[in-house]
Amino acid sequence: MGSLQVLLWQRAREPHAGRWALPGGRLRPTEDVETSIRRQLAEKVDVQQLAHVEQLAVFSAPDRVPRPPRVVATAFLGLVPCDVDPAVPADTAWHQVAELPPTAFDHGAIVLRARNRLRAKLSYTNLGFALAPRKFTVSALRALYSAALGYRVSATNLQRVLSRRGLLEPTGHTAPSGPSGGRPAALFRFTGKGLEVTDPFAVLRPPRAAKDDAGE
Amino acid sequence: MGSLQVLLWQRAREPHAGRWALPGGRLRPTEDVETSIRRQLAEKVDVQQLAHVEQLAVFSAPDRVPRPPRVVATAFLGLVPCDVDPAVPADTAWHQVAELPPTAFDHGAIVLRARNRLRAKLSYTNLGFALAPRKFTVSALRALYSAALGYRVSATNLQRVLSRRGLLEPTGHTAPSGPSGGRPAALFRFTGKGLEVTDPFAVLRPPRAAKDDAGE
DNA sequence: CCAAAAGTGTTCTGTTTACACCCATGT
DNA sequence: ACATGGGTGTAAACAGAACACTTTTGG
Repeated sequence: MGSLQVLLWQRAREPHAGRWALPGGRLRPTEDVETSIRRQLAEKVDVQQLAHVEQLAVFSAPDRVPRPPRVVATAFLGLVPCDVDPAVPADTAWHQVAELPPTAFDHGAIVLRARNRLRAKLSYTNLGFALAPRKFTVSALRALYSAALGYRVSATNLQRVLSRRGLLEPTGHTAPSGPSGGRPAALFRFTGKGLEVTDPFAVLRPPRAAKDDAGE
Repeated sequence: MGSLQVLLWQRAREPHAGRWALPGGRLRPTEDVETSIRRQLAEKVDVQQLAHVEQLAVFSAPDRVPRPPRVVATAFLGLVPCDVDPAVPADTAWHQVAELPPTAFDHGAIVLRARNRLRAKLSYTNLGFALAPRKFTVSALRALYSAALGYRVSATNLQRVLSRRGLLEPTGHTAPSGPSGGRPAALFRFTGKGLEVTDPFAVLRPPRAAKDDAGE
């Protein structure tokens, strides 16, 4: 079913005319980089409800853009719940991350990095909240995680793990069952809306826990 | 004993004259940001053997530097083995991360971020190799990890965890015992010299492992 | 009453911590 | 001998994966 997608914009002008590029633009004198990317997404592609934004890395190879002026880019990972569908312009479209069209500059590598970051954080943080709708069934959530991670995730254990960590909460409501019958699924929601690290240290934990501010 | 330290340089000129700042400088047209920071460290403070370098984040608040021109900085975490002692200039010195002097700009926040990143990566990667000398005893390694993490680490379990993961290797030699006796300690070394993620996913692993390139 | 989808109980396994105990050396 | 640090053995706690089983719906 679902697959991991990325919003790309088709370049009209050289260099790399016709290729697909990540949305973005110039940093203004009065804004920081995060404010800037949020502005560009809102203005240019109508993406207003970003559920999560984080810096990925700086891409700065001198020849990453084929001709002067030299451009240094700060790449971001931005996530939008799977049920929002912004009114994107004609030259902008969602693409499967697994089958990218020819990309401009180093944007293919950036998308790869973003995918890897997303995959890693899904497993040790509550980042799922940024991909899921407000209310969802466990099997819908399983589909999301499977698409993002690239392999089948067990609904049983997904629910168990997220519940134990206190990330998932039943709403009390249920979704109607499908045309072929089946038990109606309970609707859940994420308890938090901000990024939290839920599995901070795999090993070498402090002797008798005392949750330091292991931030980020 | 040991403590986590950071190399700072005392500013001579305004703005923020007298305060301590992270080493760094302008990006040149023909270099990328990592090349640039390596050059600056080698040229300005004689740090030539960086065991590990990685991007931290971009700091870009418009007013982070009090007067024009506006400066956007890419911050790095750079690690040096604890036994190297570069010939730093007179206005440059190591400072305890736990007791920073007044810092210039947002450099205090940057150091904090760096410390948190280091702490996290010590636990799920082999990053210890960047802090340790070529050969070391387990108790020396324990001291390093304790200093970096900020809490006592058990030598017993440290050795066990790192060994099981195949990161630690006995050299066959031993260190002489101290003045008050005690069994001589075996000398170990790290098997790898590049960053490896050793505990990639705490949960939601692929059904029957097949180590994807979960890079970074 | 059967199929389909959801949800729960239970077992198994691996990893990490905690802690007791044994080893080698100097005085 | 004994104190001092180094190293190993072992048990207990915990978390996650796997899978069988029960529950609730539609035809």
